[in-house]
Amino acid sequence: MHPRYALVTNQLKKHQIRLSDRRLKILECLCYNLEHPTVDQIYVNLHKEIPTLSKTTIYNTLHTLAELGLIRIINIEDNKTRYDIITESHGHFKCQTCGSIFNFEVDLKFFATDELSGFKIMERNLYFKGICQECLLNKND
Amino acid sequence: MHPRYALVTNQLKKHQIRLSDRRLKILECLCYNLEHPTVDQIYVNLHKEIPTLSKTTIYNTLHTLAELGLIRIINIEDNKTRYDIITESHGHFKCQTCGSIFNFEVDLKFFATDELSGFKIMERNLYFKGICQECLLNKND
DNA sequence: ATTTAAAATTGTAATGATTACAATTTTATT
DNA sequence: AATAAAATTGTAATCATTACAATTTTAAAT
Ligand SMILES: [Mn+2]
Ligand SMILES: [Mn+2]
Ligand SMILES: [Zn+2]
Ligand SMILES: [Zn+2]
Repeated sequence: MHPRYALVTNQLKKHQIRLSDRRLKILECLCYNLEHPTVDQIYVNLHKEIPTLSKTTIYNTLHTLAELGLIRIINIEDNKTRYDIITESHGHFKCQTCGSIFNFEVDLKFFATDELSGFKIMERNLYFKGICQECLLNKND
Repeated sequence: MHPRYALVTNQLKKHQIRLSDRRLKILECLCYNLEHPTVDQIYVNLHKEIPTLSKTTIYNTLHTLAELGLIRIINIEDNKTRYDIITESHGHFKCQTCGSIFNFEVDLKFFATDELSGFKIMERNLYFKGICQECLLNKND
């Protein structure tokens, strides 16, 4: 069993949220698709296995998980939201050529600045955009 | 005349983009509304003065400015895009209570990490969310 | 085992920001 | 004045997300 799966299901139990079939499948999808899937990508992924799955259920489940801080919402794109099972501090790089979103290590947990003294910081996101290594190499051929 | 207005109009001239009435008014709006306005907010702001202004024109103008790197696109929210006339490196804090978006100083220009070596970084954004000082004070009364 | 109420899921319709696009107007050039 | 290119407008289309009522599933109570 995936370690994050265990972690999240424990938290759900603790908050008395049922470990329904749908929720567990959506969670599994997030654990094994680390490419920051959209709702639609999750839907397509699960559709073969669960043809009756509704997109509304995916939205509901993701909202539930996000409210408990068990997943992270990624607004690096303007049109659609992406979801990340990794909640520990890290940065994101979006390639504007191939669309991939890469993780990179960066610890923002203790970032502080005078200008925000007196503010309660609850979420920190670092987003980069550009062209990934592979796409740069493909350009010169 | 606002210094950023001068700067941007010069750049537009340089790129042979006409300094039309609409474009200049939208630009002026961005210079004096530093609250990271949405398309709708710009529209409402200018509607009294220019009742015939079309939202499409606002979208077109903002796209033009963004393509030239003269304004910055802010995707801190999931549903709507915000625009920022300040293109120099700085971070954003969104208050989840009052909705305001604050700037804070942070220089990401020279941020580097091994994981992104070989990547071409073209945009860097640091977004925080939480509760602003004023909203925190209002809570305890 | 039945009954019952709460929770979860589904499907459809509504919302709302953004885009596409054709028609019209404005601007610069000849 | 004629012409072509650029800019603007308004409407319709797109598409992700949300609202919501109907249905199904689950857990607890009898
Ligand atoms: Mn990530
Ligand atoms: Mn700003
Ligand atoms: Zn790429
Ligand atoms: Zn506030």
